[in-house]
Amino acid sequence: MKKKNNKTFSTGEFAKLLEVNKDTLLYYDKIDLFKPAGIHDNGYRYYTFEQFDHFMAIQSLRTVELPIKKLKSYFDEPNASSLQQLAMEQQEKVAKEIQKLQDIQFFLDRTVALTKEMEQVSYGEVMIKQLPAELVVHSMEKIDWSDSMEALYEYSMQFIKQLGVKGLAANGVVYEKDAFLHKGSEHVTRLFCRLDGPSAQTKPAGLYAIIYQKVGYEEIPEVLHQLLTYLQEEGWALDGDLYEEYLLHSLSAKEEKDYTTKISVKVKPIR
Amino acid sequence: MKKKNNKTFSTGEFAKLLEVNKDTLLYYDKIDLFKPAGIHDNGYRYYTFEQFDHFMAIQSLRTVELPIKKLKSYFDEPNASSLQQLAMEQQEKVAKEIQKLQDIQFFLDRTVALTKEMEQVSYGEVMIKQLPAELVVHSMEKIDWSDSMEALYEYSMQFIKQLGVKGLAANGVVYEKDAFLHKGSEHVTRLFCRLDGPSAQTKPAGLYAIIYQKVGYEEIPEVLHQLLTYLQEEGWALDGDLYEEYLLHSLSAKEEKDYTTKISVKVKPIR
DNA sequence: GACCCTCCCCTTAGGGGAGGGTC
DNA sequence: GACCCTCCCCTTAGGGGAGGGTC
Repeated sequence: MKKKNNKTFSTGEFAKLLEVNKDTLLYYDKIDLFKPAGIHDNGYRYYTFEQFDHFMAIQSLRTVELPIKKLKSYFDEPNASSLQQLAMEQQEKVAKEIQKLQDIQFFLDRTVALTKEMEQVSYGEVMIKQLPAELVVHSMEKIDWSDSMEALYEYSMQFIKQLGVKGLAANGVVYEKDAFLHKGSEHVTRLFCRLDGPSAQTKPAGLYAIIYQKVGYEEIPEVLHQLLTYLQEEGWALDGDLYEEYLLHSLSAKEEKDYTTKISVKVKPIR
Repeated sequence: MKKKNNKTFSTGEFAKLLEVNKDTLLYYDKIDLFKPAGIHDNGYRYYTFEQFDHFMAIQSLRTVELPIKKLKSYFDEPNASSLQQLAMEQQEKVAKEIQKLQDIQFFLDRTVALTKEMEQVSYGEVMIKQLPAELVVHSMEKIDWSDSMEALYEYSMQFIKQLGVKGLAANGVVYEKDAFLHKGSEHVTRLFCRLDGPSAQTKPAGLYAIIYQKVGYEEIPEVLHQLLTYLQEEGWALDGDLYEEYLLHSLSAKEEKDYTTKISVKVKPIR
């Protein structure tokens, strides 16, 4: 590529050549990032061909989302090794950003899946269904229902925050099977979330009894009771922990009574 | 999870429970996104447990980078199908954003690789080296050197812009072998960029003669000449097109004379 | 002394006028 | 009439004081 040419450009002309908005040139002038080659007596700026490459360099690094302040100090003394450092720092930032967006995408995917699931639900009806295995994360500590409200809320905040964005969509509580059969619904529960990850465990594939219902939290025990009665009558025994999952509760409804709750438990026929 | 409790929280207390900055609550109040349950006679805001879920819902959707304006209209009437639509729109945006960041990452990776390459270079020395195959994109039209400067600049702008972010790092011009041998360096050149993509072609693996030099554009022909003389003297013949690559030119140096140019061409011994 | 309140200013990277002169 | 100039206001989502009242 050749150079040398004494043609000068007005702000508008140069902006057109560079395919940028004129305002960008004015702004870069103002903040001293990229100034015109000179100013005519009438106050008009002029730019030259020699400035083309420099502007392109600035634009390249802007495209890569380097902040203007960094560019200003970098272009005081541009060289390969500073550039390398700049690029490596940016690599890290971008990598983190991509990770964050992928977690967001996970949440969005799940949200869409759950809203689709909710579209096809018959509320209040027990279904027996084959479900695939799934990964779930359980909270470490059991929930102590005698704790104060504040402590309970804080505990669930803690659990969800630690899972990050991905944990926001599908979570609820698990009742451990044995404890549940012996002591009733109030005891030995943990929080859980449908999620992969280092601490995840497998919820096995198999036949599950499932019921969906729109009720406030107070009435969930009745739904549990309905499910258990049905299972007894139809000759099914519990074969695993009981999952009480809150489907986009406050995300998809204003009032508690409209929250959709899904209860599911692995079952086997009593023979 | 249970509810019902008449405890109220001051702004600071509620912020602590939610693990957010107090300013956020003040701001959400001001913009009518999330308001306190009430205000005491002394002007102090108070919040209640019942508001916890709603705030968490807002926070979840904020985490997912939905803009506040969308949340305001969504929470006027939250329901599964609007939520689904919101989520699907956001999925698209996020997917695009991820794609963009991956392109940026490509540029950054290449920038780091090139700066590393530049660290180890001996300028002005011809090397014969085995190189792996690589994908390159050539410009469609040949460069017409009789065009005006403006047209030439615009043409290269066009080529690079069309490649997107990824095209910003490694590009230059190719001289087609046959035309080069017959007509000299000024003719039948195209722009090229090291890049995969739909229109990419393979630059074959093999033995290449390579020379790096820091010179202004005007002096590049001399470097070419130096390379060709060397090849003649040492008994090598050209075996492919000649690549003149501009290594981070205006990105890594202020003055044209400090730009690093790399010339490489596939060669074979004359036997 | 710790906490709450209401202004008010600040941040990024430009985009979009208004009002007035210049080619 | 098209183009250039210099103010000046606007956008997002809060963060950070200052100055003054309240528990």
